[in-house]
Amino acid sequence: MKKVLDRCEVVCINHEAVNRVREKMLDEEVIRSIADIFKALGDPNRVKIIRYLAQEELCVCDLAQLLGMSLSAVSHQLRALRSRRLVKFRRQGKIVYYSLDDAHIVDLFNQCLDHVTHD
Amino acid sequence: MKKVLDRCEVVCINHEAVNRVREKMLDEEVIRSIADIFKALGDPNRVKIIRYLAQEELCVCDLAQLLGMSLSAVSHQLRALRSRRLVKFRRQGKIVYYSLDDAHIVDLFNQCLDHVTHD
DNA sequence: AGAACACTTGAACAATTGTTCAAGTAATAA
DNA sequence: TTATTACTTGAACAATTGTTCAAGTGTTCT
Repeated sequence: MKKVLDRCEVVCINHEAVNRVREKMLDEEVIRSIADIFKALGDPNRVKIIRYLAQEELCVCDLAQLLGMSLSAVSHQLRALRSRRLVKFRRQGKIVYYSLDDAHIVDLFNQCLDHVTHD
Repeated sequence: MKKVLDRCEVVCINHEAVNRVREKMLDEEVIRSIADIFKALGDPNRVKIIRYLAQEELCVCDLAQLLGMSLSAVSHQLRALRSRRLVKFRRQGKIVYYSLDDAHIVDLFNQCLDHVTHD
């Protein structure tokens, strides 16, 4: 009878490396925040919204026209961006104008753009 | 009897603004690539993988240990990162070592980190 | 006050994603 | 050659996401 179990958990791990990199790991909450920002930007329609709003503020109706989406769908996407503090809005009469809440997002966007259009 | 329909499609749109921003929109494919990169980074486990690999190359087993995930789950996530060319691997005997494929990703990561830990 | 406009919201539903499980592959060891 | 190790892969399944639809705000106009 041979020993069974306790295989991979013990055998192949490089403990020094594991302990080394573990020390520099960020807090769980920071990791979640980072993933959350990236996730918010991880949809073509939201990428377009960011790109449009990077140029100038626009109302929901204009965005819907530009994106070829329903008002409702755009509003839902804006809500996602709003809750992550990526966009903000101001109301002027009946019209709601959205704009970027944070200039840093444009930097993040542009850096990704550089990467994609491989420099 | 009043006119019905053709409401929002015609009424509230600011045509000048729409045309202005539309001119500077990127190609559909570029948009998709950008969204795809962000989406790949939009998961806490993959964010951690990037963070770990930014320090040094690691085998799948070490990553599984660090993440508290099964080998299979880690392998699937690495596949997602691999297909986007965010990580690469080399095989040494039975062990497969993963590392970052592109230093730019670390810049993107760090910029997002700066944003999250609000500068 | 009532009607119209420019949205917002919640529920429902399809599509996508992440994990597990079982089976498969490539390399080394016995 | 067979067994073992270190993964990889495909199918299945639950959880999450994005859209639509219907109903609801808040503001202006009449």
